[in-house]
Amino acid sequence: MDMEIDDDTYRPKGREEKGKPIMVIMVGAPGSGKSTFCDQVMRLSTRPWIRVCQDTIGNGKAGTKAQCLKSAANALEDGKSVFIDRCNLDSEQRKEFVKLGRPQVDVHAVVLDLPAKLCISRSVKRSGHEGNLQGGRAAAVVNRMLQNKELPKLSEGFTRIIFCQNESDVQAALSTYSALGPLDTLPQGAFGQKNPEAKVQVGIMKFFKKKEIPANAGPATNGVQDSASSQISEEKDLGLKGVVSVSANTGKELTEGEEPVVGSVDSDSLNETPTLAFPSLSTSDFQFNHEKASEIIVEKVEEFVDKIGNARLVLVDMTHRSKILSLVRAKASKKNIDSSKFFTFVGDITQLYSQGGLCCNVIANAANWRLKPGGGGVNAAIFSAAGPTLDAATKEQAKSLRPGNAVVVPLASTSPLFSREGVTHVIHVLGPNMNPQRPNCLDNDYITGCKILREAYTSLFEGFASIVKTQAIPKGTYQNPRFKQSEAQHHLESAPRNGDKRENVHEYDKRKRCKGSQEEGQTDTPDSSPVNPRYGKIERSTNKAWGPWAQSLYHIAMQPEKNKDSVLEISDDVVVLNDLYPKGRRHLLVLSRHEGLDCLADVRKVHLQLLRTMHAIGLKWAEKFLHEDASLVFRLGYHSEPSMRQLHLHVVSQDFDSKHLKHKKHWNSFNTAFFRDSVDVMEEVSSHGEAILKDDEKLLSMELRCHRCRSAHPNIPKLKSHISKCRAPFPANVLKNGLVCAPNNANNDP
DNA sequence: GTTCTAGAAC
DNA sequence: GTTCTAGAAC
Repeated sequence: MDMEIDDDTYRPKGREEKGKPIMVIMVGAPGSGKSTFCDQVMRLSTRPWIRVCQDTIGNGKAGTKAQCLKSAANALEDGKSVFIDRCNLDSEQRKEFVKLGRPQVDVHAVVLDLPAKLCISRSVKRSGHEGNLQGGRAAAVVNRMLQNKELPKLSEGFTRIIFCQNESDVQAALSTYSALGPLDTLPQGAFGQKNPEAKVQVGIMKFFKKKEIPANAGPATNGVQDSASSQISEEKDLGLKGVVSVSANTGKELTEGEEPVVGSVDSDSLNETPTLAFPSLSTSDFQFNHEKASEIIVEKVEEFVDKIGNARLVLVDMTHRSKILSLVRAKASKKNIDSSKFFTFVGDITQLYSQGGLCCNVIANAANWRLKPGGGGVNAAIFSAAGPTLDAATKEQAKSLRPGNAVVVPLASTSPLFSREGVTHVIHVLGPNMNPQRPNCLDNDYITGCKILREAYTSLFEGFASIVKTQAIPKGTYQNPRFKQSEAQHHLESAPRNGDKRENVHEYDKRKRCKGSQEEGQTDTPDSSPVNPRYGKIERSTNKAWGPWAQSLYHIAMQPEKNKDSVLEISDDVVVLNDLYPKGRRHLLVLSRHEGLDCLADVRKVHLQLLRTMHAIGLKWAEKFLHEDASLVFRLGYHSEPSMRQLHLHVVSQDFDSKHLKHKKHWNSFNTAFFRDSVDVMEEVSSHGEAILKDDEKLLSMELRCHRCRSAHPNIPKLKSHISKCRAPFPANVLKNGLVCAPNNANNDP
């Protein structure tokens, strides 16, 4: 208002006390270096600048666009030049600022159009950044912003636009603005845009291993662009190329090469889009023909890409020169495979997120048949990056792997791959081998080789699909393992679905195992025969966590021949053994051998026959014991929520005369509704398809009552003292549920 | 003082 | 699942 009016057209240049203010609208993602740019200019420039920063304008709270507009207007009125330090990535965001400046003020745009990866890595690393955009969210936010990025045009009202796509561009722009004296103006027009029409840049996500290069390296429009790539990925205008470092203190982050780092990224849930990153199988050390392998990869991807919902498959290779990547890209492109669901990526599979900004919850490992760390290539890298817990977790799942098979291994939350990269599962896969120096060489038999390679990808993708499926359980019944997870929970999440094929594998192994046990178990050593690859698991309804101590029954069920001392009977379906800590004079367990059937909650109608078998075998043993001691009374049933993994039927004598019965919980687990009588369970499963569970914690802490006369007792010793004498008849409901007694001991005690 | 329980650790 | 143990209950 107090400025001279209307005279600037004929005001002689240089006579002015005050120059004409400039408004520079910074355009760039978080981490692109906007604030640094402004600060540098303001430090060096003799012109009065104000930086209007949305990150800081709210004084701790999130700033608003309105605050920025007001602050900018005030500064301009004072004759100051203004930096609008916010992302301003689309014209809608810029419009009002442009309007604020024009026509009195020159409105410039400085576009920091830097590689997404660089922005992400800075945003993630930045601690205490003013915008508070830290950690894992940063990548998602930056990606989302860049996906909708709209580069500024002169037609929006800018008098000058400068595009910076690399270090030297930024340096040049910095010097230009830093050198601006109060009276200077800059030429109008758009500068520095390498390819104004570029709507689609390199399509395939690429990522080069981080390299340090001199800060003054030339512009990196080296354009090693892949012709096939843009057809495959349809990422939006990520005009992101080049070597970049904006400020001296970030100069170490220089990265070389073209960098369309993250392309088809889901809009607002990047971190939660299930993604499998997998290396090309067998084409490296196993010397499988690349042409044939790429054919199979694309064929299998095409087959699975529709079966995995919104999940993504990403073929990863260390080098962009990889022949397999370009073969696959070309073939995928021909087949019009949905590029948002399948693409290739150049990078280190153990650092996809931290170095490449690509979130993958599952990575595949080209494993060796022994499932051992070491060797070389991907296997060594993954085991090394995952830390020792992967080896341990792998051992728990399988001891070896046959070509064509895969095994899903949940990662411990302590593994760096989990905490740093967000990987929840590693799927070990073994492909066919054509290298005479390696085991199981197929000697150029590509008929078998292709078959096995197809099987390997099928196993891998099925394993991934099973994880996707399990992790898609609605909220409330399941916690996303990325955010909250115990190591034990992983066990369950890894349970893959039954596939027809897998079922066969499982059946085969099962027969073999049983045969082995009948023949004194000499056949089934871990290294001489393939271990059941854990694919026969059923989909379960519970997500109970099983600690390491809860696995012993499971191990016995899987390999009863190794536990001969404790095992009384082995059949195809069950193992019978004495409870290690019997709660009565007789207490045995009829253990199901059905893999994946961990507890009563997992039981469905298909298991009815198994339940009947278990009951019959339990009865048989109870009767045997009754022959030895006719005073015994047995009850057969299941715990609603067992502590030990693997479905087991308790056959327990009702004297409860045992030093191992020590706690309230012990008593109540056999003498409240928590104990589900076998006959009831079979009835419920038969009529409702599942058993009724009474797994309320309260049941286990209920007052102690005699199971016969229902009298209450203050503590375990008193209760035990009572039950040793009580001869009251059993309550009707217990009797009805089928207590097993000797004929002369029916219902009542003699 | 002893007995018993409940929760943590394994 | 058990073992261990602090501390509550008696």
